[in-house]
Amino acid sequence: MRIGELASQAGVSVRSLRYYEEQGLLTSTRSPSGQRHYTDDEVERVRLIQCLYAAGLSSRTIVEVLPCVDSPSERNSDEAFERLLQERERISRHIDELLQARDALDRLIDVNRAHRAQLTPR
Amino acid sequence: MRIGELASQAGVSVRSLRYYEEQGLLTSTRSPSGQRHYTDDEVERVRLIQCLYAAGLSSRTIVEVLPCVDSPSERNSDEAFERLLQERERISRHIDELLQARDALDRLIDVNRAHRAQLTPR
DNA sequence: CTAAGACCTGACACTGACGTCAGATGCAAG
DNA sequence: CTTGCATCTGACGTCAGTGTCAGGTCTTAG
Repeated sequence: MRIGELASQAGVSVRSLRYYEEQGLLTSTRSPSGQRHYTDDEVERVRLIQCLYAAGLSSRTIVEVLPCVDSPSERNSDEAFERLLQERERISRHIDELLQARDALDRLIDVNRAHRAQLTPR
Repeated sequence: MRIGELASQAGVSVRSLRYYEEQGLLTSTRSPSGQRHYTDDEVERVRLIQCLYAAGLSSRTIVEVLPCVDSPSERNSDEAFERLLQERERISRHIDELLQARDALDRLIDVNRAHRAQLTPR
């Protein structure tokens, strides 16, 4: 499949896919004329990448953990595995932050609702 | 209290405080010589702002919801209140994303642990 | 064959919350 | 008074993922 097809299947822009390749997150085979071709598997890979981006990992960090995706059996992915654990913790901390923020907003919402109830009693 | 004191108490940089003021998130009284002075309350306000930033709100968005913090009884904060609800939802969705990403990492971690156990049986 | 649309590389633009530097002024202690 | 640190304004730098444009090539339907 060509890049436009992959983009639409994975729900990202063509620009992003080229960027991922540039960053070493994605590889492609090239047709004689230089066009990128992908296998169906790449759709899932792109989705995973998107998921990690959404979780706040940078390209650099994703590159670092990819060995755990591509060759989990390699002994040389110790660093990658360590990184994986770190990122898991970071995400957990981030979730806690978001929960705190949501609580703060909930308190604000309650206070405001109370005031509103007073203003328009009916 | 002056800006350096507020910065250290709230755990942010002086630069950030000036930026918050520039964005309309924070106000200060000025001494005759032009130096900013703050009340103790501002510490909490800055912490709230930080919390909202951490939750992914932009300066612009924080400005929009601030009426709910400063004058929850004003009827004219309808837009602000609406925004507050929107952001709460956005945060909830973001939490879901992070949970999904964490699950994905957990699966990766499991797979890698399994491989590792095989490689070094002892 | 030809026109339209997909694709290529390369490059610049953008956004936003700061860091950082420069040059000037304020202020408290010795 | 002076030394040194805090503060002031203004401005430019940064980073990262992506949008977008330009100018050219490829592919495919008619």
